[in-house]
Amino acid sequence: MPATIKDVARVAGVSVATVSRALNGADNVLPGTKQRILDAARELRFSPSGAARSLITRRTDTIGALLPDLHGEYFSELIRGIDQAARARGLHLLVSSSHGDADEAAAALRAMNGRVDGLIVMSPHADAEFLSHNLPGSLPAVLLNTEVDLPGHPRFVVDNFGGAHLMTRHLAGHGRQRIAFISGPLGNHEAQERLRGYRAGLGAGMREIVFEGDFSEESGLSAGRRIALTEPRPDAVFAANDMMAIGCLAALKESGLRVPEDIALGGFDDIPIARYVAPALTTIRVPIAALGTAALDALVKAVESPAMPAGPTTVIPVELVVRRSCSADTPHHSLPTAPSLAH
Amino acid sequence: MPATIKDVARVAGVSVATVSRALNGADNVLPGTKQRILDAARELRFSPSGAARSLITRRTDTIGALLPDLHGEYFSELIRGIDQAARARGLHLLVSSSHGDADEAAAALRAMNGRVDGLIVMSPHADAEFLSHNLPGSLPAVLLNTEVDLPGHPRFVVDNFGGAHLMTRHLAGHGRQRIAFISGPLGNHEAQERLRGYRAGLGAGMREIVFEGDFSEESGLSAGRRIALTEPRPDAVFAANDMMAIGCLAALKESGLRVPEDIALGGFDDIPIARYVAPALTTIRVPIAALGTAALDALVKAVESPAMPAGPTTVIPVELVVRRSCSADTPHHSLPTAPSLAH
DNA sequence: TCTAATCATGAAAACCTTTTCATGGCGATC
DNA sequence: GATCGCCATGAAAAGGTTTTCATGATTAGA
Repeated sequence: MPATIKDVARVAGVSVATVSRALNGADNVLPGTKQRILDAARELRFSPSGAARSLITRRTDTIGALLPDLHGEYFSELIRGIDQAARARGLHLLVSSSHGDADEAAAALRAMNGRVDGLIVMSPHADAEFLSHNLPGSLPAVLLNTEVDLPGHPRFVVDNFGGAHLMTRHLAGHGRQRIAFISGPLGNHEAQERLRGYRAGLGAGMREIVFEGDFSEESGLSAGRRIALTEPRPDAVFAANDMMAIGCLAALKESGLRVPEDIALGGFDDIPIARYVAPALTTIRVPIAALGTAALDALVKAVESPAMPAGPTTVIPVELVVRRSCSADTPHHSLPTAPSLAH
Repeated sequence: MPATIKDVARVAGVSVATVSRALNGADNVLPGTKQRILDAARELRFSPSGAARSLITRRTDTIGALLPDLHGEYFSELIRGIDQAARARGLHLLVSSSHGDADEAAAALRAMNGRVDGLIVMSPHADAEFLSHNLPGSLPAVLLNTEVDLPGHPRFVVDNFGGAHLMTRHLAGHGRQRIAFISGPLGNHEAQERLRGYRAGLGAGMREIVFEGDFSEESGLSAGRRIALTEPRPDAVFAANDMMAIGCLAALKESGLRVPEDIALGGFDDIPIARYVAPALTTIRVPIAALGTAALDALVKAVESPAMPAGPTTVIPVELVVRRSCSADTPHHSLPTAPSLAH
């Protein structure tokens, strides 16, 4: 049983109202009284109940983040960006992961009500119906990489199509003829966009070669093994994210193939690890942390002025980062080694 | 202004008590009434205020985690472990990072009061005085890798000394004579323990060569550059964590040194990235995610039975994982390539 | 010296939910 | 047909804080 404000009032010999004033820095309390209250509070190790406080205040100083997962470099970066912006504003972070389960995501969403001032939602299940049914009414929310644009909510989407298109064109532009693609889970909107970008980037006369993955390293490994056995063997692989590219890389090495000499490799996301694998991974850079920061900033704005008009969609641009896994000593061409900006 | 339970009661034509009962699955409400209430609730998009609910219930179904940082593979793994165990129990996660600032950590700690049922604290500043002053009284808490053992609180510590000792002995045991050490920030208790283990592991007649780092990749890079210029040049480097080892690796390569032929390299933590760098990193494996899971399990136990007697300290064992960065083709010996278990 | 104004403080309402206790209606039992 | 008991429901309290409004005292002004 922690001390309450009543205990402090009793010990200091004043009313709870005065205690509240003193502790919240109001200026209309006598210095002597204030000191007595501060002493009593410290002695009792009093700290106000967040629940009671936010019940009356209608502010929690907390924002909620619903993410598909908390695991891995991608989400680590995203959380980092969100946390950074939140800390700068003195906000707390209530995180929740849905792990692909729509019911769980719905439950998490409702549980957030009354515990957060606003919501950042990034969910592969976030179709219009799901969102409008489960988003607690009138709670400010920012949407991340969702398929739909819900009126009234700011939304940020990564240029998945543009990035995938860029990578595919890059590979094709350097002589790769048979470009395989390891896709993400097909129910996922981002995965679909990247697949679409790949298809659009293929040159005339090039056939699409698609292996389905699920964004995990293991699925990249398994796809890589199948690719190594495919006849005629692809001369390039474009994985829909870096984790799968890394898994694929391990499979290719395992098969004795040289990257990039025998087969080029491209990824997507530019997670921190990408530059450390051997050979370093050519990929599409997504400013993940910046995305988190931007989302939180937009959310705070929405919380502070609920009169925010429409929720405009911001497209986050991406760029091609050329590293060794598909450049340098390709059999056909030479490529610049410096990161080339694009888009 | 979200709908409250009163609105639902009005629409359904019953009292708030009945609404509460119906929504919480009590069995003593007529099926017809219940249906009317459920309909009204859905129509109004009602979800109960977490603040009000936990005020009366004295339960928040949330646990708080105070970590030094949210960034990087180490904490990502830790959070993953915590999240996994929390989800299994239907608990939410309120995370907070102190970023090395003790005042901020204290503020975060007090802000948790009334918003969480328990606390997982991992803080480099967590000395006895700090903890006993800032831990909200009577809030169950689990301590992670803290220097002190606070009575009544379960505590988990990684065997930092043992791991560092093991690695140093491993390097020395394979003929390395001049083993340099890149330390963590010296105010950090874990860093101190690893340093102590390194010293204890040095063979007779070996001199310690210590470079101070701060657990960041950059500090590893800078230390690596200095190491490459040191005369006589060390023939092994043991970095106090993997991120610094990776930074150091980049510096060594930059200087034209071959790893492990010219200089062996060892890390600590076994973060996921460690196996992907080239050469793959020999390191001390810390079961990070398991640590998070264990901490949460212990916390839940403490929350459920506050009568928990003393807070025993659990030491998390570590193991040596031998990979290419210090094995295989050393000039002096040959080593097994399979991970060897130890401890 | 008396009135007006300022200001520190206290009493009480409000926030939203759960839960205890009271009430009234109904069916069952004799 | 009357009494007892059960059960669905409602009224109200409780939980800890902030904030509004009232009150009393003290100080300044005339």
